[in-house]
Amino acid sequence: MSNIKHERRASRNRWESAPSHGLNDFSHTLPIRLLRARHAAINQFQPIYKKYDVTEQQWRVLRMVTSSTSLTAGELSQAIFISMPSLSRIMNSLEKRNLIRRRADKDDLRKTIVSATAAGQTMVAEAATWSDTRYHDIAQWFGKKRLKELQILLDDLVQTLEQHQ
Amino acid sequence: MSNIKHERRASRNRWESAPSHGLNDFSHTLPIRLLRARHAAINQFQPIYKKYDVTEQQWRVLRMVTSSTSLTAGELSQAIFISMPSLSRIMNSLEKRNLIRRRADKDDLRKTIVSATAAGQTMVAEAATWSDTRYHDIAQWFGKKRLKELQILLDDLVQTLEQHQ
DNA sequence: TGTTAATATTTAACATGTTAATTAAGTTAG
DNA sequence: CTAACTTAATTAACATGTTAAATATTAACA
Repeated sequence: MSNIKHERRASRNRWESAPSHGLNDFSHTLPIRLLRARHAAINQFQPIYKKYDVTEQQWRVLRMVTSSTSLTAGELSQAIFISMPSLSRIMNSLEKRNLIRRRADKDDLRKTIVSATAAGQTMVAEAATWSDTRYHDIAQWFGKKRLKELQILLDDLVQTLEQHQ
Repeated sequence: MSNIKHERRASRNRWESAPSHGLNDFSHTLPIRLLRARHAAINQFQPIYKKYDVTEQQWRVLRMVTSSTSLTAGELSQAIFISMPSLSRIMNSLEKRNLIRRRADKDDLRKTIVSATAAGQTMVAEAATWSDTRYHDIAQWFGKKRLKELQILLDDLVQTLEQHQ
């Protein structure tokens, strides 16, 4: 009862029941795990980003815009999870490169309708095959069933956390 | 054979077998799902960030530094998955606020050893109880078993993707 | 020993994330 | 009709993410 010193960390097993990875347990919280996983996933597509000189976010915009016929900036923002301020800047740069185009919605001039130019569509179409192959590879490596499982867990987690305020 | 027009999207079911969420399938790729999940998770701890006027990243640094006795900047960077350039700036700001301290490693002057000041330790200790409770809540809401499952899938995904280049 | 290569951190430049303020257009109530 | 409220997008300010270059120190080795 005397050699307790100052016990700094009040609790172990926060997210997991054992450290088991060598490093301190805090380095394996769920947010950090999600961050790592996202990095690893995105990393698989780096060749595309480099080839077309775009960022991952710019690519997300291009993919979404080319796979939809008509989309407002707000809808785009929600779909690909990029905030309106960021999206605004990204659209500026993509518009300068003539990959997308913006025009006002005739029924509601507050809304901006975003579309891909022919150049933008060509670029994405070119990469589509390679990208699809890689997506397929990942599913194979990891297992389609487990990937599906992971997707469901992620969606459920979001739903759970959003329900609780 | 004549009304095919230009079939833009070469493939459906990339990550999942059915859209099933209303939006276009591209809005539910794994990277976007991971991003959403991370946001939702972090969002649960916003009260702490606001209370202490720190960003999520600054908090990660503080948590990690206070839960370790001795840590170099590089180790810290790897543990909490913040790049050295970002960490460098974050440490500047935390040092100015007298929450952490940096000193050179006597055995290798290239290395910087990071530690928490008394003020930094007090701040984290204050929040620890609240934080731990919230962590526990999340595990309860989502289910401890499923959370564990999710963690394992995430770790395995990272491992799988890192193995394949 | 002295020159070269490798390592740890920082700095620079630019893109994005985030919050708050601004602008413009639509909606509603008096 | 118009003043007050709401919504969509942009802008501003500052923090972080990312890549490449710079700096300082250590390791390797001829």
